[in-house]
Amino acid sequence: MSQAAEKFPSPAEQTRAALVRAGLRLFGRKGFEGTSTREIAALAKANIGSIAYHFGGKEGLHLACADFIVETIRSIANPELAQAAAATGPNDAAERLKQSMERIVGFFVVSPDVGDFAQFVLRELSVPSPALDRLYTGVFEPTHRQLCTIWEQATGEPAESEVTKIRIFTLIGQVVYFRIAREAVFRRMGWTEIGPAQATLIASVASGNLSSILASRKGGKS
Amino acid sequence: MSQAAEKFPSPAEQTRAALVRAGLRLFGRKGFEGTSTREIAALAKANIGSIAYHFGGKEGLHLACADFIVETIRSIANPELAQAAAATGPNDAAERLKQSMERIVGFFVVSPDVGDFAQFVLRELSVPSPALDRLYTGVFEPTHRQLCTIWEQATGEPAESEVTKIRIFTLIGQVVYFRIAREAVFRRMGWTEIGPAQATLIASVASGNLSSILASRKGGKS
DNA sequence: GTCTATAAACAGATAGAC
DNA sequence: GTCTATCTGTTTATAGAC
Repeated sequence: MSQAAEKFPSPAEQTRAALVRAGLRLFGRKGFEGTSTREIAALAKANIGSIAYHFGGKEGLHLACADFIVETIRSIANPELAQAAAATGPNDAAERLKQSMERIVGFFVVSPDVGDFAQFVLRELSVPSPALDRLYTGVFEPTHRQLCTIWEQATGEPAESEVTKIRIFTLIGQVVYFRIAREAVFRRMGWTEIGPAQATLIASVASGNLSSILASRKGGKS
Repeated sequence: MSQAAEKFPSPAEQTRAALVRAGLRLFGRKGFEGTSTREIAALAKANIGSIAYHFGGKEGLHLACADFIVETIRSIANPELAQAAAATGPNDAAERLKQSMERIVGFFVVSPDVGDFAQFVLRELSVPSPALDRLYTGVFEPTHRQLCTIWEQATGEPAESEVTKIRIFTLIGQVVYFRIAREAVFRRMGWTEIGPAQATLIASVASGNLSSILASRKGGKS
């Protein structure tokens, strides 16, 4: 949209950024329809008219939030993607799978403001809107594809086969569920937050599952 | 609330039931705030005033929807709970775990109108409201507890330990994720629905994961 | 660019006829 | 019990002053 440069943000860009961050949080927590533009403007310390001015309306801001997520994740993930491209042995690949799991736990499950991203994405999944298209092609698809590729390197099973794609979904799901069912987890575990300590526990269990699944492929089957 | 008997529904009970089913669907799909009472009344072919009359207002209907889910699941699950109570050998327990997984796939993932239940529950999880309390104590907690118990029978690991509880969450998550990320699954798999054929596939992958995890406990570790 | 005032649509709740 | 009409508040979007 605007200039790519963000060296020193103009006051207008500051307003835009504040509105996006506020929208991200409120849309994620209360849904698109559950959030009023007045709330967003208040949280961003901007006036109500500014959202129509900068984004053309509530929906425009919603899309801008999705784009912000895609760009942020891209800028984080790109370096890692390059590293992952290098083909390696099965053991290295297995290790990279584990690391990916742990990163997903860190990103999706632990609470800080990155949690707003996760919440927003999950809500888009449950109420598909035009914003989901951008999230899917920008984040979901490439991530899933990459994991499928690493899986092939680790097990020899074809990356784009139906079972591999499903397998990767199960691996992601076992971890992401702790964000989704967060409230139920709190009550059942007696936790009041999911901080680093809890994340470590979750990651170790998920990692153990993954090891078991990989192990049965090496020694056991066929 | 009303008479427990439901032998032949009075016209009033029919209206109540229609409102609950409409509320269940719309609250699940569009959220509490995203759903207007006018929509609900229209879908239920009732008039707007009836929801205030029968439930005291929009929130009352929301709670009634949660209660309906709890009662329905109870009536289905109670017979199975009795069966599960009977202690058996590790192999039987492992088999029962697999069956539970498959039942969860059938319930949560496959599309028919039971899907409204799943959608409603998931939405409650992401936007906790008083209705979540009833769902948690009525459905979530007992189910998770039961699975933990079976896990102990299968592996000898204590049911109420921290890792066992987390382990069961990962097992549930890997399956439930197919409902949550349904839209992404569709696109990535090239599916247009999750019917019996797709559910079988998912269940077999999840079941395979479970087998691997159990196997590494029998032969491998410590 | 920012902010205020206002318009037009829509929300949930209610009163009262039937 | 059902249904209609209406009240009161809130929503998004916009027009125009600064």
